[in-house]
Amino acid sequence: MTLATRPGKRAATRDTILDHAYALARRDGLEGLSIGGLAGDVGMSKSGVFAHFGSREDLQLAVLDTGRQRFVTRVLQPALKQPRGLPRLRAIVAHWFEWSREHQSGCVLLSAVSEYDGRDGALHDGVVRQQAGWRDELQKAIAQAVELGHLRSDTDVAQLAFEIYALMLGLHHDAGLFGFDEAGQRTRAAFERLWRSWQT
Amino acid sequence: MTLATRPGKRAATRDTILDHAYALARRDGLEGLSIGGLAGDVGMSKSGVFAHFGSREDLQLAVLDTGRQRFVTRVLQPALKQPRGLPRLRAIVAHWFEWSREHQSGCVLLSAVSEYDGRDGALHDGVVRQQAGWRDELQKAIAQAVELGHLRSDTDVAQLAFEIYALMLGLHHDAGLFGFDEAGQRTRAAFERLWRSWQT
DNA sequence: ATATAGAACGAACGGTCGTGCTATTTTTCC
DNA sequence: GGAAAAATAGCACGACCGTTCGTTCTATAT
Repeated sequence: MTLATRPGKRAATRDTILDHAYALARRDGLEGLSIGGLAGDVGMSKSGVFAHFGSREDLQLAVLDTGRQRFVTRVLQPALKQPRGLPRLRAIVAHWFEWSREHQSGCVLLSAVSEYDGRDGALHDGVVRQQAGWRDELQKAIAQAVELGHLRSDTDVAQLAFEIYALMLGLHHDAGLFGFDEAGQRTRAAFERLWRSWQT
Repeated sequence: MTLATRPGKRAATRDTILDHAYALARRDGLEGLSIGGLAGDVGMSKSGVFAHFGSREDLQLAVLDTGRQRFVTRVLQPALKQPRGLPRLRAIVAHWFEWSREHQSGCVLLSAVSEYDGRDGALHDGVVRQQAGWRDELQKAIAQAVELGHLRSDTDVAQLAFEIYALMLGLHHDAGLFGFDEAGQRTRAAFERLWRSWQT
């Protein structure tokens, strides 16, 4: 029995396509993703690739969700194994840091923000929903650290989440332009100051 | 005699084209900029627009430089009228803040960073040079504030520049996705904490 | 052995892309 | 006012775009 028709083949091929698409979108963004180029990369025909998604927009949405899944798997899930509170929050930042190192040459999630933040449509909505969801997770972890007394009781949860996110944006920005090492050092130093000023 | 027929017409038309191109690039990025679409927006023929630049890449570079000029005019130059040191540094941030408010629906300079940070070529080089130049200006203003005793003498200049930039990235990010008002408040609060911890 | 369904292919569609080349119009200079 | 020069338009090109359609191939079910 060949692989060509066994059950699950469709999903497996789709995953393969999305794997290549994710890699291409890291370089060229979701707007730079073309079905012909993707098909060439995968080694399939344009129409073969197209049939898995039905439209370019649905492909882009699928790639965006692939990015979300990978981020959750690589950053959030491992941190959830740490005890609630500051340990978990610091684990989130640490894994996020690693994610950023691996994605210094391009992150689909972040480039999608700058591609779609000023537009309408399904991709804009998907990006906003995804970013809001991640901000919620971050705030949840911060709130637990406050409740457990790891952070000052007057901590502004949304404010701290904003500042953490800003530092990670700074890391990504500088790493992409000037190299990861120096950017990483600056980000670490900034986080130390940040923890010190909110910790109990 | 209209402006359209005296010598310098070429430069004037070029400026008009760049004005439209800058507006289009704010929405679609430099990669989303097309000569045909731009020509339609300006009310010229494709070839007429094309003749002013010679290639799409040169057009993109010209738009990028238009963005740089406008940023310098709107943010750096007015701040240079303030006295050296903390007043000038805070003026930079204040004008930058205003720039960010006006560009919440899309900033050519920032989207160019995420479009070209992982590629090779003239646009990548231009983006890096431009970002490095702005970081230098920022560090210059910080260093003066340190020399004048407005900031602690042990201030890490590059570190503070990084953190200021990160906050402005956070502002742009949140403003574009969730609205400027809340993002502006958070950014202001973060800057107050930042000044407090480095001020003498 | 035959029928059925799934998956991918290949060709073609109308459009738009960037880029040349050639007119034609407009502007400047004498 | 007429010649020279500059600026713009018009047209065509090959390439690629997303999408549609009919076909082919293969594995399973009957």
